[in-house]
Amino acid sequence: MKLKSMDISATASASSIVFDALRKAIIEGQLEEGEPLRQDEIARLFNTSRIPVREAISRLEEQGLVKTQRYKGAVVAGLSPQETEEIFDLRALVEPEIIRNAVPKMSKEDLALAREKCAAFSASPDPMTWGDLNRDFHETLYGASDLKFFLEIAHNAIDRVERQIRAQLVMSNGMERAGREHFGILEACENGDAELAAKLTRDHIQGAKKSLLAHLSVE
Amino acid sequence: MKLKSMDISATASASSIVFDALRKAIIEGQLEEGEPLRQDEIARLFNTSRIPVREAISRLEEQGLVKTQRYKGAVVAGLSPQETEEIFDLRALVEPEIIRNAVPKMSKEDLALAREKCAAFSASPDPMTWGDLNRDFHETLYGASDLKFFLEIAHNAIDRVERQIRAQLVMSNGMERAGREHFGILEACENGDAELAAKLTRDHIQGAKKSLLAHLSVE
DNA sequence: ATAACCTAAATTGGATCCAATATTCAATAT
DNA sequence: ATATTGAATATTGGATCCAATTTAGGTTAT
Repeated sequence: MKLKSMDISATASASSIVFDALRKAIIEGQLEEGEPLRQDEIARLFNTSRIPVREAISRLEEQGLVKTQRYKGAVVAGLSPQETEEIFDLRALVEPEIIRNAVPKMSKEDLALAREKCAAFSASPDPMTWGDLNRDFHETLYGASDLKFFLEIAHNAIDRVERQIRAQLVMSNGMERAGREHFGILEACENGDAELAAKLTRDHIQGAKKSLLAHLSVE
Repeated sequence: MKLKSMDISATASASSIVFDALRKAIIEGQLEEGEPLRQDEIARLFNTSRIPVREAISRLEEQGLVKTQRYKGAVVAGLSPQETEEIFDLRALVEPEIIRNAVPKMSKEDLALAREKCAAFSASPDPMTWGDLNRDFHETLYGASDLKFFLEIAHNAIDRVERQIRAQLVMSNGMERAGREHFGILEACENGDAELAAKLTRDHIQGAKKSLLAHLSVE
């Protein structure tokens, strides 16, 4: 029997659709920090009842993307400069390990794809797309790694500071420097130099942290 | 006005009570890996409806403690030896940083408490309590750190392998060695030697990983 | 006997309803 | 005018009900 098959049991539940949509809206900054999430309103938007919305919010809270208070509801979580710094330190610890693990596993195709993404990032004139393209590049490199828990942690950490990363890219020379650093990391990967790739990844993250914190402190 | 006050809005919801209880039952091994979580049954046990149970399960899934399939329900998550190894590697990366950060912040009281916990662990004759006492000791040391996200990650990582840690303690000379290593870590903390405490913590975790994996592979 | 099939029970996902709490705002007292 | 009270409204937490799907048992055909 020839039939393109799919796993029907994996079809999305209402709660997972709402979860994905809210997560995206939060990390992209469409929902601002501190903004309340009204169950009723969200349920209407997705044409469901509040039940799946509540499950989605529970999961978002467990991810640290919203904070809830009993009978008061959920608001989009924000980060103090100290908390932001800590998240970046966590990234600087975990992501180099992912790259180190991934480099020896990268295929020609992986590297070609990464080069494409790297170029697309540097070439994009539209600030609205920078955040996505940046993340896209990193995920492509990380994808070859089989460290699923490390990846889980990194993804969550990035989610929590995605808004700041986007802010950092549009400010001063953030975009230019990121492009340069991405290229360096990519080159190290192409040369199979896992150590260097890891080091450059750490520098990349620490550099972003520094410039972001400097920017936060003057405001 | 003199009145001992408490934050009533922080009182526990049904869903958080169920969440805590299920989490505890899972990490302590009262619920075995692969065992299904029946919403109805759990709801009856806690004398509530299935709604809070479902929110609790959603949160547990986000924590990686259960796996759910649509219309099939949730089962307690298990770990392959590779996954177990990865979690221990993650711990070996994160927890030394926590200790390093905590050592300079430890008060005399913190250290006295840690010494108590350390002694209690080594002295306990009852294998049922070893897991709790072990965790208790580590949490006491980590508590002085203000790295909340690192702590979040570490707690979750420990949750996921808590059952294995307990198994490791009761096997061969696990308890004896853990006690010895705990004492070494504590001493480094008392001497204010953050580097050494971090190194010993890493060794402690890597050692537990090795002996655990060796044990897993012979079965 | 075994496999395909069909029905009944069990289970989960979601909708609707009610209760508990928070918020808003007008009315009142100072 | 300002602060306090209290009722009306809005919002969340939870219970109950219905729909969709899976699972278990029994029946039939081969």
